[in-house]
Amino acid sequence: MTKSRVVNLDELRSHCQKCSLYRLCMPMGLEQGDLERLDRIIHRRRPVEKGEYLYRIGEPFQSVYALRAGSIKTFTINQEGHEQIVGFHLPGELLGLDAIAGKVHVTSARALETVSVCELPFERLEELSLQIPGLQHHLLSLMSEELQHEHCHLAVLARAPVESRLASFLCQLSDRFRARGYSATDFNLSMSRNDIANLLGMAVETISRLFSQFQEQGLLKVERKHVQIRDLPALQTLANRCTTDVRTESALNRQEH
Amino acid sequence: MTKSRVVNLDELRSHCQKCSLYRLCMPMGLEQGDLERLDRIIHRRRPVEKGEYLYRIGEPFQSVYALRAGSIKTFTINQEGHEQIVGFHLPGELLGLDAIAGKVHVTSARALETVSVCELPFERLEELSLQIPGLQHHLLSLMSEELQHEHCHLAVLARAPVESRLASFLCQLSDRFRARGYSATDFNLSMSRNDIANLLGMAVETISRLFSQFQEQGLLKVERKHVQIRDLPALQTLANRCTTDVRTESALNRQEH
DNA sequence: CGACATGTTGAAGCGGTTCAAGTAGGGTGG
DNA sequence: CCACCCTACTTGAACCGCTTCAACATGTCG
Repeated sequence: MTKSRVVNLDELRSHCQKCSLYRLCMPMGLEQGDLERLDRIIHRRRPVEKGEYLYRIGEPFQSVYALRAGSIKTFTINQEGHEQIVGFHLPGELLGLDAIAGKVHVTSARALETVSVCELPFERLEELSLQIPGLQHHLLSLMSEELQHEHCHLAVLARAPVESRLASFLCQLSDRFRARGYSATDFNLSMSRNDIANLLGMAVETISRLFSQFQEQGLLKVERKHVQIRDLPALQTLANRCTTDVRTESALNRQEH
Repeated sequence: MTKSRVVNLDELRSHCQKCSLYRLCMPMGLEQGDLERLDRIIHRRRPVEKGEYLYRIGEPFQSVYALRAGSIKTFTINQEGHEQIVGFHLPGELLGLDAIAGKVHVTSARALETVSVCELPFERLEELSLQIPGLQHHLLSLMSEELQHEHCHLAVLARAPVESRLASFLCQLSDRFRARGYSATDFNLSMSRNDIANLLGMAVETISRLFSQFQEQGLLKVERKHVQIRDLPALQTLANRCTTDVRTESALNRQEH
């Protein structure tokens, strides 16, 4: 049957050794044996459909998830029930690390489009990290990178005017796409205007207006979900990012190996 | 000489086994031997005076620091040179973890008052973490907690009106003081109004007005640096924090051992 | 095709900043 | 010890950036 053939193909592609993302999501310089041990603890789950949850706030924390394809938003919920997006996630990123401390998920993760993920049971990952020094360091590095990134996001929310916020968001996306080998100036937004507005702490209408404005200024070409950056340097200047905004820098370095 | 006697007293108190903060900054359930090994890699540095830097953006990352006494602010700097505070730190907290990924400090840490710290050379800490399972888990937990906390801060900056921001800040301080055995309703602010405003993404004038307003409403008594919370529940309601704002919860749990 | 979510654009309103002026501490030097 | 200065803080009034409200356009999915 077609179905099983598809699954088999997936299986083939899915092993860490063959995975085109292993540079992003897993440590460089692991020996073949280590990579196999890592590979063995990983569950490849069925794809998660758009709108479905990978995990929800309050659920017991069992695993972290490596995103293989698609994109995901993670968000918290305040006492009034308002959803606050804390990040969008692209292939090669590890999700759920913020739940280690409390053993309970503190954010929900929802698919923005159909995604495939690798599930890494955290206890086994921790055990493995004791045996593979590079792995422990990699986990710590990933969390450290996330912290850095949140600092920058925080700086944007605290001070930046709306133009800078959106510019900053677009530049960052651009960087992240480039780091993954995609075009840095031509991409599709998998998230809604509403989600962007939410992440950046502004009203949807403002996002809409800014897209129009940026287009008039010749910075972008926007058509629905599709964005083409026409003047990246100008956009970067507008962004006025914090000097160390480099979620992607280390990813880029990693790719150069 | 008096001086050397003081130093000796400090020495006595400073070992992890005797340190009143070890529950906050270090993992529970370490065996005596493990604790001693940990203790051996720690440098107790001379006190850092108010206004001095513990580390600065761009400096090579060598160590993380456990705060023993006093308080510290950490901040990033954007391209325009504007300082954005990302957090205030109290005794028992570990600083510098956000520099692991890039091997360079991405925030600066500046003393708000005279502080004493333990310096933990990170490479040695990592080695030790491979040998002491509880330590690896503890490091991951600490970073995870930090991530959680930043999510909540982010949610505050993205949406909350100014009253909620300040209320949220005060409630959080209150929690953290309680977790350390201090009064949850009666404390001194070691940071300036300016710093609070900066952290919360608002103008100093607004902070000032809110303190007056809260006082009129009978929520607080404020006199310069000293704050007395008179109606904590009301303040908590105002805060409308994200449902999982629990930097201190795990600390509290840890203390119950 | 209709119904509903998503996105766009315009106009009014307001929350919070900015500007301005004044007060109060805390430290320094005479 | 007091006069001085400088920084931190407070309070008032004007302004403005962004939100909110409203109406409409466009896609999308059953």
